[in-house]
Amino acid sequence: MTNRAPTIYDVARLAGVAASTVSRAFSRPGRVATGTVDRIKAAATELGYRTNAMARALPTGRTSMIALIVTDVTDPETAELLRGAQEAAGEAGWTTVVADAQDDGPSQREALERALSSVDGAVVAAPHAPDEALRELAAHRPVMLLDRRLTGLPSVVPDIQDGMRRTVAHLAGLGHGLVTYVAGPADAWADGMRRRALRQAGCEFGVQSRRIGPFPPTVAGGMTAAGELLHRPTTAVIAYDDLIAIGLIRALTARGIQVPGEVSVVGFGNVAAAALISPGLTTVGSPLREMGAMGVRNLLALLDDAGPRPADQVSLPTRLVLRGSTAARRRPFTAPARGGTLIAVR
Amino acid sequence: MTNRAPTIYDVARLAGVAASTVSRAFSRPGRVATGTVDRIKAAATELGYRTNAMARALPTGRTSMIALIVTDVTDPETAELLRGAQEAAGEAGWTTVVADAQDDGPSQREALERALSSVDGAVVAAPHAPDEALRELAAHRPVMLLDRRLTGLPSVVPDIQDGMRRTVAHLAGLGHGLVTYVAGPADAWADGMRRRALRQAGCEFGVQSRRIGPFPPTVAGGMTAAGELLHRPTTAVIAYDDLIAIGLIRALTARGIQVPGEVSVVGFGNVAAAALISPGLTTVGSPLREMGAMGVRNLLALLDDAGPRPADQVSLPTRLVLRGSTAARRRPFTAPARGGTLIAVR
DNA sequence: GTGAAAGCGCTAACAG
DNA sequence: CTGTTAGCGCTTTCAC
Repeated sequence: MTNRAPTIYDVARLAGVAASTVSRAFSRPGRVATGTVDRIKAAATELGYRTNAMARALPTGRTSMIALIVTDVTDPETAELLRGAQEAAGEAGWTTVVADAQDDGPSQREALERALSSVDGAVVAAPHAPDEALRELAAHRPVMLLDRRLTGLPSVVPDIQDGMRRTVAHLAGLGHGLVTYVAGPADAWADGMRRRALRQAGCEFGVQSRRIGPFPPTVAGGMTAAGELLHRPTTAVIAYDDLIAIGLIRALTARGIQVPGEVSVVGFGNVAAAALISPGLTTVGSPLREMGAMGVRNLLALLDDAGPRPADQVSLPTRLVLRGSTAARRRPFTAPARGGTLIAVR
Repeated sequence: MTNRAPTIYDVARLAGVAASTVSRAFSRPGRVATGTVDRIKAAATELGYRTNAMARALPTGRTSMIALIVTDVTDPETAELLRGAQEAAGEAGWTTVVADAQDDGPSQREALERALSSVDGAVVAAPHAPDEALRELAAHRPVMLLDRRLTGLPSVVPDIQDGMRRTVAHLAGLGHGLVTYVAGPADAWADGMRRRALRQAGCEFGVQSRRIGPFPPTVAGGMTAAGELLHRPTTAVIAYDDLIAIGLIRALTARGIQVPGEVSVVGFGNVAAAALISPGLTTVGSPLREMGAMGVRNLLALLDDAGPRPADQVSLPTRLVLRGSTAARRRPFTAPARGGTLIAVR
């Protein structure tokens, strides 16, 4: 379309210096006299010079790109993580390559490898990818896990334990002595965490629990779960995530079972839809955006050999968001007792 | 972490050929004897050779990456477009760089330029970016517009006209003679299209319309709109998009106004949430995924100088998805008359 | 059909 | 502080 793009040589000629000086002026301005830098920048803007990322990548081996590897761009939690990650990357001057690793078909697999091959590091939000795949990834370049822990790899996760503890306290306060946990994918780290945390909190607050599932972490999954729940009903259920919770509420309501009148439902994630359905979904909110951003920031810190080592395992606070889907056990409906430290609705 | 990655020279040595032959074997296998190709491929896999995208990009000037420029990754319509685009790109062997051009701050602007600088073309989903910005983009590299038309640039859009026509027919059939259009961003191409299509369809079916707005295309925007709607109520409203429609329903319902009992609401987009709220949202569904995919495919066709020119302006069919938010004018509530060609619920 | 050689635009020693 | 000189890994004429 346009002519050849200007190179450092063009800038050098115009500024009356050597190409290497132009290079330095851009990559490590400290090493060049300020006057020279000014002259070079002036020449550069006059020519409309833009540094060629590919050409720079060749000798340095660094691309200033990071991959954002996700298993489903359309998942609302993933979308929020992505947003946070992208913002943080942009601010730091890095470009993000998004690779959707959803189906594990050969073409997708290739796409992933290709994307990965030109990237300095990767932030990975793959809730139920096999550990092996992640380790394999991390063998070749720095990797930061989001919403999942794996020994040996750095990660950013929400404080599930605390969120679950508040949830159980909330439910116990409403008189529920037995809750069903509707499990998500069995291979998801977060699922294991929730189970463990529930057992623990149940112990602390004298709440029994049982479990059904696993179910896919989707609205459809939740609707399926509802059927199973009806075999052994409880007055309260905690779902693996908001989507399952929403599906549960839909299916339950469709069968004439009242939420929260007959059963209280709690989700995890606090995605936008949780506030839109009726009743509103009580849920353990994760700071998704912040998790994405922190993941990127820590990855970049990892890539910066000069800077300080970032924290290896970071855990971000969650909050219990109270909405209409939880209420006291048995009818008649009673307004939920809202705990002091809990943050109500949004 | 690992040793130096193998290069074509390593492969060449092992295969007993020149590096240039290895290069050819990968980039234009037709030009090399099949036996040689086999030998080279074997050597390559033995060494674990992977072609270095950056090194290839330097002499060719092509990166095999396309940018997906969006104004909001967390917007559900955008997410679906992205998903489709990514799938199509992956299948075709291309890598996608996602650039979020949301706020127009300097750092974001830089991030965009950086992302753009190493890309062969761009698919743009920026509903209300200024025309100028898009033209500027397109001046430097091939660009494909999604969900928006601009003369001179190729695009993929939904058939708004037809969708609106069906909507108005539906509403007219339910006895609504006057509808309010709740406008989205004034600078959005889609907004203008909807207004025009509404006027036209209104004419055809004898339905009057008026307009309020503009409002931001969000749930909050819809809630604001509800306030304004109440000043001059109508029994039917068509919203710029699903998010506004959802906000409307929320706010209306909160004020004790029944949807669809007192007012019917129609959205545009058919995002997942449209099926989750109650009542379900009647909406003009766009094939978002397919639009994203088609945008990428056409862009790639554009980039392929050899292949045939792709269609310049493509328009994809929409469908009217009937759910609970529309009903006959006046109470008592009557089940909506479902038209033959219309596709019901999903 | 294959090899030799000259870059693509930038960075990184190494001198000065 | 700045210029000179090699490459980074791959593609691409141009000969053979």
